[in-house]
Amino acid sequence: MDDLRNKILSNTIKVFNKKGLKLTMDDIAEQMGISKKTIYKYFDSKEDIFDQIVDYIFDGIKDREKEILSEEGLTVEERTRKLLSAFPESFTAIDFAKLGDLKDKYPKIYKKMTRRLESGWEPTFALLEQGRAEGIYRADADFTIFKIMMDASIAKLFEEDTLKKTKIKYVDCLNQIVDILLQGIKA
Amino acid sequence: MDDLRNKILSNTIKVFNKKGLKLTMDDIAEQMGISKKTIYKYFDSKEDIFDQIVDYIFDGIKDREKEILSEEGLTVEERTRKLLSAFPESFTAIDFAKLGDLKDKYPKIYKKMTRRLESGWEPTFALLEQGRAEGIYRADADFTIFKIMMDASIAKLFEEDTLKKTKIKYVDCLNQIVDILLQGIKA
DNA sequence: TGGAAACTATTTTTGTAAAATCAGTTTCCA
DNA sequence: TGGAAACTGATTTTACAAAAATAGTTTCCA
Repeated sequence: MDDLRNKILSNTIKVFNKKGLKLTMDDIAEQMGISKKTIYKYFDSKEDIFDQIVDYIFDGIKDREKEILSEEGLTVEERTRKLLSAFPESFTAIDFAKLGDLKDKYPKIYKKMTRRLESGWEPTFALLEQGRAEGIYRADADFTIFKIMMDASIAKLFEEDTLKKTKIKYVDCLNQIVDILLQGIKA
Repeated sequence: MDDLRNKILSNTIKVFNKKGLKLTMDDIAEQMGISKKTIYKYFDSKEDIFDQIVDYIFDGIKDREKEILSEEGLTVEERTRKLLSAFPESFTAIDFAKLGDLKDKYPKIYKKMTRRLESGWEPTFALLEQGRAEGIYRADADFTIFKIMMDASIAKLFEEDTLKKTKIKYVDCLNQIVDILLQGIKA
């Protein structure tokens, strides 16, 4: 069953959100009620699991992106809005704050993740440029700064205490952020 | 000379930007070409210096704020724009990234700083609310989220590598950010 | 086939004692 | 008055060995 492979990945994410990177193979096995032997049937090593989790998450985002890009009857602005939300929505499942340790412990995986984080912006940039060409977005808007603002705001939103202070639901915050940013670059 | 007190403060900031919180009293003395004896004439302890640096910086911001608020012939939007820029401009002098360690080493000073960071937003909030009352800013805009976005974007801008990637000057980035955010909440 | 549990080699953590650093003081001197 | 330098007690860093944890393998058994 290839289904089990995905179960292991999603369960590892679950354990990761509790214990961070210092989760053990025994933790995963215990959480799932299976033995380590079974895990090693599907994965070469602990690092291999993390490596595939990155693909697991980003492939999901890419699918969602394709869906949005092929959706018909959307204005450029509506499409941009959906695209901007797709990424942060996929990341509600994983504890962003615990991801920092990756840099030291698994530099290879960290690089892979940052690479995919960067390349994930390309369809959005393309859409923004298209909007600019159509006169929807300001000619003097710097999309690099737009990206910095979006990234930084979302990361801040993922910090534990930030959301608690506002008492607003995550999706509402996200919508408001996308709202302000998109209106901010409109012509 | 009370002038020397301020010199010590500004020089400590200079040394801090090089060595971070682990700067020593000897470092400061050496940097200034004076002896520790002289430093201890003006300050009780190392912590005392840091404590007074916080006031030194934030009092400067407060002065600038008063200046902006008493300036005549400005629209609410122009005034808001200036107010939003006043704070990040004052912080170009100090290395934001190195400030994180404060939390563990000098929790009292850290609290003082976060308290002043929070209260520093009050005049801006007042102005935003005024603008909303006058119909300049959107009725459905959440200024708490506006603050989160501003704080996060500026903090990101202070990160070493962020600015290098864009090749744009700090003040230009700052202006663009304020630009996007202000237009983003306009009615 | 796959769970339970034992096993090993490696990595991580812990405890600690020696060495180094440093805040704050004191002495001397110009 | 204030610099140079020495001094002290406390804190921080370093080094390293002992102990614990863990990745990955193997054995046994249902």
